[in-house]
Amino acid sequence: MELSERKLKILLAIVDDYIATGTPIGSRTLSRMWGGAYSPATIRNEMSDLEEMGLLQQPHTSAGRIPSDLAYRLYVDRFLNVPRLTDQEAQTIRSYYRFRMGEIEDVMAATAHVLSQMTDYVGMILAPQLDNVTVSQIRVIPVTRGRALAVLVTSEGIVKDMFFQIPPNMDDRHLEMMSNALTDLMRGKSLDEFSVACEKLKEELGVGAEVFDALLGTVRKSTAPVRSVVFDGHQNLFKHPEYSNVERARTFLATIDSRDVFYNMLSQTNNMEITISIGRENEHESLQDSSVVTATYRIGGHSVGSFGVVGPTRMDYARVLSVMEQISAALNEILSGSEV
Amino acid sequence: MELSERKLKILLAIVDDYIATGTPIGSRTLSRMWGGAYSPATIRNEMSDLEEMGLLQQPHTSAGRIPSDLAYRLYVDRFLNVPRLTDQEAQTIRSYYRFRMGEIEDVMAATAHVLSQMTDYVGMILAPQLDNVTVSQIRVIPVTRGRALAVLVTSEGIVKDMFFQIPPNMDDRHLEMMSNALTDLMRGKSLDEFSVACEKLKEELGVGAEVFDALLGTVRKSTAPVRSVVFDGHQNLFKHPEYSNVERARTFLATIDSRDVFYNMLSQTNNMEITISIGRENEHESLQDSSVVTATYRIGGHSVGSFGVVGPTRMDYARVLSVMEQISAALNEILSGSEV
DNA sequence: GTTAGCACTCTATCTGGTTGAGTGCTAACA
DNA sequence: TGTTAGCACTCAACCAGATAGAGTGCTAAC
Repeated sequence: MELSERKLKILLAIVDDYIATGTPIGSRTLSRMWGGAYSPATIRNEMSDLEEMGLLQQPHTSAGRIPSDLAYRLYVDRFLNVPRLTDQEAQTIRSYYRFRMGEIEDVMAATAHVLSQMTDYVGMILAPQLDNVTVSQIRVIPVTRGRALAVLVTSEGIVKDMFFQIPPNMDDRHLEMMSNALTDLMRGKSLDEFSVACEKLKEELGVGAEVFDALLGTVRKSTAPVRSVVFDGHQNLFKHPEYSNVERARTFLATIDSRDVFYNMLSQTNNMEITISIGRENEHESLQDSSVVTATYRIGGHSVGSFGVVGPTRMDYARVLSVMEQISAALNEILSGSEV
Repeated sequence: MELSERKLKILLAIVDDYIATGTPIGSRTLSRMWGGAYSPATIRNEMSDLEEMGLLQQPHTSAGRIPSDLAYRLYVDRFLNVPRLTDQEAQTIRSYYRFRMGEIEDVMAATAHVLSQMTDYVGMILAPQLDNVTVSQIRVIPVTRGRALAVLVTSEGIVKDMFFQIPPNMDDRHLEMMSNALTDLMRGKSLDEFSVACEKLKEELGVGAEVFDALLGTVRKSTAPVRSVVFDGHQNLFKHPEYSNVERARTFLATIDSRDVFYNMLSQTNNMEITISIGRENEHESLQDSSVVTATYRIGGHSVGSFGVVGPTRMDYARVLSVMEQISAALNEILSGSEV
């Protein structure tokens, strides 16, 4: 069936209204909204068509219509205009970052918080991942007999500490040499090349083969995907009638707390600027009546992690995208401040 | 009024029953429970006295009685016996820690998770604090022109990284000297003495006064209280009728998300083994119908942080304390494994 | 193609009645 | 004096029936 101009007008009006009010919209309401330009009966006919096309749904026979996932998808893909935030709101966002932001944990907490505060949905952010980064420094520090600390600094300014075993009789100067040689070899390179560098140095230096193995082992372990996800705004759930049903709120919170689901979603978006996943488009069952919007953030030009919000499919997508755009800017700026 | 043996028996029966079932207990129920040893009327008289003493409350005229905060306090202080967990349950707790626990964040997440899983309340843990620790190593690593990384290792095995400014023309060997001299001076000492050490070295070495200042500044900032608190088990709220009221659930979640409240509670318990705060004993208004149980955890003998659960005043205190005892043991063991 | 009219559907809300658990009080009892 | 039986009363929870309101689909007329 053709999606005529009028059908589209009706559909978009329903989407807008439903996003704003959360109640199903009937033909009379629409007719009045346009000052009677079309009669309720006409609108009913069109609505009926739209329902057949899978764009509208009826919660029950005598309720108005609500948009389907497909309608939101159409709306988001083709008719969403994302307004710029007012200067004042942009300012508000910045103000959330005005406190000590020395550590990535602080930045993550602030981001999740401002996301939830500005959107009234649940905000979340994934910790920066260590794949895809380049090395700036590798330093090995003897700590006690038989134990050393490796400090890895990436060119993005991310620091990673890793303890590992060394032979008890290891000479401190050897560790010093290792540090220098490794840093020379690896500077500007990806971590993927770490094992090659280790092999090479094993031969060249002719000492401490087992130290390189231990170091390689700990680096491998520590640069495995970082599964840390921070959430904020759990209480926002209750601002939306969708979750006022206790059982639904409970499953939703359980999904958040299990973290796996969102870790997967957030880590899969690494190459896309913005992803919107609506209702049944979500793989995970307990999210099939929610929408998830995610975006990546960068440190020093590299996309290293992502953040986003999750809320009902009846989400104010325009608002969410505006806010996320602004937060993305603030975030990239703050994180690149610590660039090395 | 005297708290006779029989009154006490009735009170404790009500506390136990209410904790188990969550419904008010009436005189008939109690009378039947004891096979009619006392008639309902007698029990009613006693209950009336207990109510006058502030130990019982009535939700409404024709409901049974429920314990007051004061009753829980009495119960917890004088009549609580904390059963040991079964070996199987102890084993279950350990199993939560079987995965990669390389970083403190992992340990925190696992602890919050097991707390909530084993108790059905909300679990939480505060990150280790850096006051009260002793220094094992301080290392300064040049990163780029004008920028260096200080790595602080405590004798408990906590590592802290801090970037700071150095003069662009700073010689790497000077940084090396600084590292060695600082480590020599500070090893085994508390961080409080760091500024003294800096002053001393400033004079002795005769170079880099401004570097010491910058270093001191960043250390001060980085060792400020760590406000990171991890929560788990939000969905457990709904397992308890106390929070099935949406408004109460919302305020509760809001309190959790603001973090401040719990940061304060968790950081104030640093010297006490276990703290139990019941209902109106809680300073914060939104917790006045909840209870908070916290305990400290240690790394290498020092009490560095705390963890706990929060739930309704009608909390299974015995269960919570059993679980926390076991988790405490597991936690101390795991964290001291990384001791230097 | 559009509209008016009409019978119908479904939810939400209000009402009143019933049930069950529990209380406080009084008077009788040991 | 402490304990108990009896009784009138209270309150929340539940159920059933009535009503109002919003909205629909269908048909026939414009």
